[in-house]
Amino acid sequence: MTVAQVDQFDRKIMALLQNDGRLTNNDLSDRVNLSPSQCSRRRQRLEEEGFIRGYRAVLDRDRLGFSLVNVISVTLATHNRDNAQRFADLLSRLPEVQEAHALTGEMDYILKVVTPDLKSLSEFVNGVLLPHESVQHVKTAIVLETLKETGSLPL
Amino acid sequence: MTVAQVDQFDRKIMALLQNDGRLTNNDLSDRVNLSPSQCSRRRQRLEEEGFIRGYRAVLDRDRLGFSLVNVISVTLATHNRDNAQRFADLLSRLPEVQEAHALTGEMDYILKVVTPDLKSLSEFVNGVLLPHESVQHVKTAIVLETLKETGSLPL
DNA sequence: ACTGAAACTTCTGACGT
DNA sequence: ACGTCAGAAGTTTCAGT
Repeated sequence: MTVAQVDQFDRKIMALLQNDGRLTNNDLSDRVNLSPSQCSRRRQRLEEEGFIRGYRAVLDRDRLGFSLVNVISVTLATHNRDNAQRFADLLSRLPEVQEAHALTGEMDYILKVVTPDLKSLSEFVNGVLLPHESVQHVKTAIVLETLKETGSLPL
Repeated sequence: MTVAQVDQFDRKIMALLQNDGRLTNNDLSDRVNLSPSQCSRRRQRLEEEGFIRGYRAVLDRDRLGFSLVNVISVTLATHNRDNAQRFADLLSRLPEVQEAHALTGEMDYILKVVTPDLKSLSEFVNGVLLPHESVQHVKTAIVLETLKETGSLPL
């Protein structure tokens, strides 16, 4: 029901599109040994069935003024469902939050947050996150260097 | 030299392409109030000058068999430049590592790793990461739920 | 299931404003 | 700097194998 419905051609197509989402069906056809029309049909199917969830342009953070990346650990005030929902609602309204994961272990959540500078980071943490009713405690770490950052799956 | 060379039209175009990297210049033209050829030219410029770094298809992790996401904290064995380089080289060869950031604070690095199941996670941690000469200690946390995951910048 | 050709859409460079 | 237009390129549907 999941992995069985994609064959080696589909995997190859997805692997290529992961690296360059603007490849044309002609491009795919060259590298996959299938006609352009077949690549088109397969791509459409993969999109419709949700294996390909969408296409995104990747922008340069630094050059667009978001030089600071931060990893923020969050502990919630109480651990009931309502409070978790309030926290989820808060996150969905905060565009500087790029990722938010609920974790096993000591910390409840880990966030990846981008800001232009330390001032706006401080405003975000002390002005938005900490004051929120759902949040008890946060711990902020600044990213010194990003060694790797890819959304690619190891197909 | 960084942010001054993009105007409001450029920002709008990038914001739209962040959400849908396959938008045609005609699509952009409708939403940006500029002719298609103008959108094409601006896009080319943004690509050439590196504001747009590329385009990626976003695949469905779960449906492709990578159901486990993990956040792994790593402490290096020694903190000299050579050892950091050995660690960086290791990471670049590991496709299951989607992100790797060097941090301020207690932990040296934080990794985001995707695996199909607990068995392959264990193989990765105990068979690849821990045995490596550059690594002293790792702490693995499993992602229970991902609330948000976007590469989009808050333009 | 796949290919190839035909109809349609999109892209892009030349030109005029 | 921008829009218009026309030739080139890419996409997709459909008939044929």
